[in-house]
Amino acid sequence: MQLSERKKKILQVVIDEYINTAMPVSSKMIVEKYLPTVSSATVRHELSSLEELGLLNQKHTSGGRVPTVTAYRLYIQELMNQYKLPKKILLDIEENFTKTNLNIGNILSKVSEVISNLTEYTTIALTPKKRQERLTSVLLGRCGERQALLVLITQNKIFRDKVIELDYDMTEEELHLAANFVTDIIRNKTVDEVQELTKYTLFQIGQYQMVMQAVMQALYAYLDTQDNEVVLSGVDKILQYPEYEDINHIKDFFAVIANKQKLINLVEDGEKEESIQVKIGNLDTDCSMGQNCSIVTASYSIHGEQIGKFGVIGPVRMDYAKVIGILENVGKVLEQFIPDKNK
Amino acid sequence: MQLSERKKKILQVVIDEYINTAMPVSSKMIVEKYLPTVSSATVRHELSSLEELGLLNQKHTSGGRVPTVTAYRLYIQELMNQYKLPKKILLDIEENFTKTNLNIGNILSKVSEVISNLTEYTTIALTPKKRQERLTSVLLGRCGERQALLVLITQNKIFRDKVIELDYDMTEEELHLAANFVTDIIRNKTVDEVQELTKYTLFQIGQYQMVMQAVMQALYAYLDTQDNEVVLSGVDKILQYPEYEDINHIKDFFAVIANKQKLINLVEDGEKEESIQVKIGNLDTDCSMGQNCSIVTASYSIHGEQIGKFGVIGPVRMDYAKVIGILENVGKVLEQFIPDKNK
DNA sequence: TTATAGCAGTCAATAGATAAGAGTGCTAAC
DNA sequence: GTTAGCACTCTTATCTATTGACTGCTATAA
Repeated sequence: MQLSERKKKILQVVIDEYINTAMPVSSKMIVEKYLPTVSSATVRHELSSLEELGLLNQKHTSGGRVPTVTAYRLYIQELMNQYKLPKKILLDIEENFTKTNLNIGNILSKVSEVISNLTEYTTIALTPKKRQERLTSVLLGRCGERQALLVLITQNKIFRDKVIELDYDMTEEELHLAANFVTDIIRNKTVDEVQELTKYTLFQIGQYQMVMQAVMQALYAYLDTQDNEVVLSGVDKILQYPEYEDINHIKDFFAVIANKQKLINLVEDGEKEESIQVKIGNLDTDCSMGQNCSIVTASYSIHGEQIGKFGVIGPVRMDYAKVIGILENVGKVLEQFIPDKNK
Repeated sequence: MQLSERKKKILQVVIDEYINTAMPVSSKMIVEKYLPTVSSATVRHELSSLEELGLLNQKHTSGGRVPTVTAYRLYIQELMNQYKLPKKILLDIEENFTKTNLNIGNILSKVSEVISNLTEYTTIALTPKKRQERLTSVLLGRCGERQALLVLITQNKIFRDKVIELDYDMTEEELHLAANFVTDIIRNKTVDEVQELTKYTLFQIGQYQMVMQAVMQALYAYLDTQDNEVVLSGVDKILQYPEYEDINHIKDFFAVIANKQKLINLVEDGEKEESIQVKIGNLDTDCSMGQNCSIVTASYSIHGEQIGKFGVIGPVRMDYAKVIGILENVGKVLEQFIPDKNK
């Protein structure tokens, strides 16, 4: 779609203005604030031709113009101004991370909190897919008669614990030896590799055979569960936007927020390669919240391994320039900050 | 305060009715639905004398009556009918727990989810105070250069993990020996006892001295942090109640919900001994949300150890009978369910 | 005394009417 | 291609009148 420079300028102004005010934009306002060299009638002509192109909408004849989804896409591709994150804020982010323990859960909640506070939108954080995790070791501890606690440690410092039932009552020392045995097998492998390996290999493990089986079973069972961890930050942020003065919109929004699976779908959805991805409106056909919302997702990877996925949810007229800018910058800070796993 | 039987009956009817409908209760409605033997004028007399006693309120002359906070207190003490939890639901709860891993985080989120779904109110869950836990053993696993994962196992089979920083890079075998050493010291002791013990004892530990120090330090540091875990369930539940049709009330509510510290204060607050505690209105003087809310908290303990604290938040006219009944029953199921630590 | 019937008074909620205001589209002229 | 001017549309706010739901009071009956 080729637009004259003036049309582009006007479209940009309409979108910027609408993002700021949430009010339909009138020709008069455009002239007064941004294009004092032409008359409002001229702008009106341009506006109506932008409307014919499917880039603007009018709710009613006497209302101003509102951008369409197509217009937002164009805006993101080529119209919007780049958002400059103040140096001071970058430093704040780094400091914020410095104080945090590098446990994956902490990272997720800290990062999503930072993103939510900077963007002023609700933010979702998702743990990475388990199958991509590379395992480091296994711990086993006795915690009752014929019961043991199984802890998996991965290279990204993600920990999982699970109580497993044992075929006979093992001492702590036996459990420790069993854990060592399993650790030797799984170390530095991805889950898929372990699964592949154990499928075709018969282990000569004598006395630990049963434990090994129990551990492996627990491992598989754990991997099969789809229990992604979901962290939410700034759930109240959405309420400051005038689109959410309507209680039904609020209800729709929180119906999604309270539903873990829906949240996961929202962020996990488009499995494209880009690290930052924008979905505008129509997120979810079976709930009306999707109609009024956009989501910008960022997938942060360090040394080739995904450490989490983040989604910023806001009204369709959200400040895309700002959100994208912040997501990019937080990603960079994070990458600098997390040390190389191989050392 | 001595009330005639009829006054009690009328007060109970007003409160029951108001809890159900959220609408001011009129004399006519009382007569038609509950007291067909007397006339509405008689009931009006009774109502106005209950009002003089400070148990009822009128918003305007031509509106019906609404209970005061004092009335709710009286209602809870002696007027309300006991809530009968259907057998089927009890079985559902048990089944729900059966499928759950006994990790503390899982317990918290599962229980608060169950409570929220049964009560239809938003529920907060708080991790127990760490100092009350009785410890069983410690596991240590290497998870990076000079970093180890510390897992504490308590007698209630509640697990906690934490990454600790080490003074020098230890092998897994060294960590294991260190863990054994620490386990010997802490086994069967409460946290306070451990602290007391290590304060006055000089350990002859040779090569593990440094590790021991690191682990103990990490243990103390961890115990000293006030990072209660907070789990929320059913945040959207509040939206179904007509008191929350006003957007400002919604905003107030979610301002609290989004603030971890405020949530903790809300549930942790009254440190009385009772296992179930009711606070009606005026929860928090510095936010208006408190004016419109009540909270019922339950502190669940098993074998003398607190496993968590739960708070059900709802409008002041919440269904106290139901909420209290559910909290009691869930507590019982939980107690039956978690096995005796001493076996 | 205690309960009741009847009536006047109060207040909120609703609907309809009117006016004001913000914007557009169109047309004729520059 | 641009502009001024004007008629038209549609929303929003404000006011008024009406309805309806209660209560409080009083006189009367049991």
